[in-house]
Amino acid sequence: MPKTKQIHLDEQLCFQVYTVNKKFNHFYQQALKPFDLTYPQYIAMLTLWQYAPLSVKQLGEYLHLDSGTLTPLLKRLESHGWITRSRSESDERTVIIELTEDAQNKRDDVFDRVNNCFDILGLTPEEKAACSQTMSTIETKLDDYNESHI
Amino acid sequence: MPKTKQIHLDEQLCFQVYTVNKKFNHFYQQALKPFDLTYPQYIAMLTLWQYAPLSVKQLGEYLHLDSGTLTPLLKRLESHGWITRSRSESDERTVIIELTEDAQNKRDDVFDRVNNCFDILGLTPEEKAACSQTMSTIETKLDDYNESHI
DNA sequence: ATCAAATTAATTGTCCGCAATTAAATTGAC
DNA sequence: GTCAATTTAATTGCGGACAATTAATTTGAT
Repeated sequence: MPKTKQIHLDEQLCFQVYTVNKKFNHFYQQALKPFDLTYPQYIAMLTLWQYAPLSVKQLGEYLHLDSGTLTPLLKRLESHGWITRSRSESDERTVIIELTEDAQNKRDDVFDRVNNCFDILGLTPEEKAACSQTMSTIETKLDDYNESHI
Repeated sequence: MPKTKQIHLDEQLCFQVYTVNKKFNHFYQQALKPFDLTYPQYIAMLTLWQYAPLSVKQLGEYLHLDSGTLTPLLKRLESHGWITRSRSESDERTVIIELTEDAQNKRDDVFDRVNNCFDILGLTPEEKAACSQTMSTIETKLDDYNESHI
């Protein structure tokens, strides 16, 4: 009875993605330190800068996050003066997230800071495109698989 | 004064990696459900199957995790009968992690289960290689950047 | 108009990830 | 041998991520 061949961690896609994700996190945490934003808070703000006002549900659809994650995160953003939270008048169930004037004003500063940092990384457009391509292939396959195994 | 161009979340590498990481997590969580292992517990076990016995520090170097993460995770693995934790006799500071006989015996079952699930994903060897390549490029650049900005 | 089904956030509980601190043991310069 | 510096885990505190549950509201079939 032959032993199943060892799975080597450092050859696993999942582990590379897991590792790169943590390092991206650290990278953005540094870049965003002047604004006192975490990475998840930053991607929430990115979405809001583009689409606000949004309900919690709509924001969650963009970010693939549920209210269990977003509610406390948004309360933190509110307490730091980035957003406001209010119940919709037409549907009391939904909470509307809007940007404060302060957040509007800080938009360009945040964008410049992040873009500058990212440029320093020195990824070529080809490398960026290649990564984007493979990531979306994998995302699709994971979606397909996860859906077929509900 | 022209506004800085909007950063679109869905075009950001970091967000793709962040999203794929979460989906991988979900994928493995499902695959590993029969063994009651989380993904981080699984990668710890992978490393231990390959290299045990290991100190917490050594394990952390393989996984890029510190004792703040590993100590509670290892206590959970211990309480579920996967590993034992004991102080080294030669150096009382270090904790040695060893596999239980039960964990040794389950190795092949876990490997088979994970390999089968992963095969169902249907990534071609080319896709796997491409992803691996881009991930390691990005990892290197992030390392370089993060090191130069200590 | 009524009420069951659905939708939407919030809450709870568990696990991860990491920075910062603490505690204990070891090492090495003297 | 002594003691400061180093090393190693553990602890604490905070912020995610998510499953499961709860509470409130709305919708829609009747």
